[in-house]
Amino acid sequence: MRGLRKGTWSKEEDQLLRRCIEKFGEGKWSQVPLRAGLNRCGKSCRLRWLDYLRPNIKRGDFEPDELDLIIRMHKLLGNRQVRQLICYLRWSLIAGRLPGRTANDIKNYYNTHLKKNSFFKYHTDQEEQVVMVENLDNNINDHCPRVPKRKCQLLLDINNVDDGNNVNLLKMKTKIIRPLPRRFSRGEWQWITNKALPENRTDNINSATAATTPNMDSSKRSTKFSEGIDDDHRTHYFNYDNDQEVDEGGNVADNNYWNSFYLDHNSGHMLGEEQDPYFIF
DNA sequence: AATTTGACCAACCGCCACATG
DNA sequence: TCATGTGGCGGTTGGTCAAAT
Repeated sequence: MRGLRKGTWSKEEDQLLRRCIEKFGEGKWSQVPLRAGLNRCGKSCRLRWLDYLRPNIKRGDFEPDELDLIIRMHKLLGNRQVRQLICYLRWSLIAGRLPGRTANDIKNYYNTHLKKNSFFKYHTDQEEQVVMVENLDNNINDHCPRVPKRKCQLLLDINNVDDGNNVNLLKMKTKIIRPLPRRFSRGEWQWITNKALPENRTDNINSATAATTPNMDSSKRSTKFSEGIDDDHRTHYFNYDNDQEVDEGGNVADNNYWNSFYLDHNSGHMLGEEQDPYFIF
């Protein structure tokens, strides 16, 4: 369409968009420009809101735990056989595990810092649950003065936990990350695993799990699923320090059930005594 | 001081899946 | 069943700015 504004958003435009969303809520993006009085396309408004203006968006450098999760999940998703058929990396899936981070932010960070041709090379050690960070430039501080700010910061973080024995192969301390449970549709499950779901499973999460998950109070089960199955619901996450699920206020949730699950980083499956193929990642 | 280089990241683009009529 | 609209996603582009020359 002609005459629509493109490029960087002004403060005035941000304000108009913010007011519009506050008044009408998210969605119906094609109507947003008219409602907000913006000379932008709806798609542009949606992107601006979701990636920048939305409340609780976390900006700035990534924490070591966040980096760890990005690397692990990218490795996991990038190795899928089906990816050879269609190039499809799920940044949004990774973003769903990092409260406040957007898929675009993670994608940008990965493309500039973590790609193969980047400054560091990463290996994951399954047994020790650590990420090995290999410095590809032995003396980067001596003869590579133009190290960007972000990379300097990353190098500094890594050196802080280095045991000092090996300057080129460092271990970045990390903790086992327990991600949110996630529901996959029948089609998505088959896409990822290349295995058909048993016929007695349905796509209705409550009925399906009620039928197959033993030893769990039904009311508790229902609550957990309603909070955990949707990528857009990020109100619960795990406190890595003590492996307890906490809400946004830091209150410890009843997680007796989910504590019995953990992620197998090799297979991508949620494992536990009550293993359920619906819950991977 | 002026110019060049390169990192960063906001924003756009094109494609796809799904919903609706 | 098909056409159209809408939203969501990954890949890419281009503007900005700091550092190097």
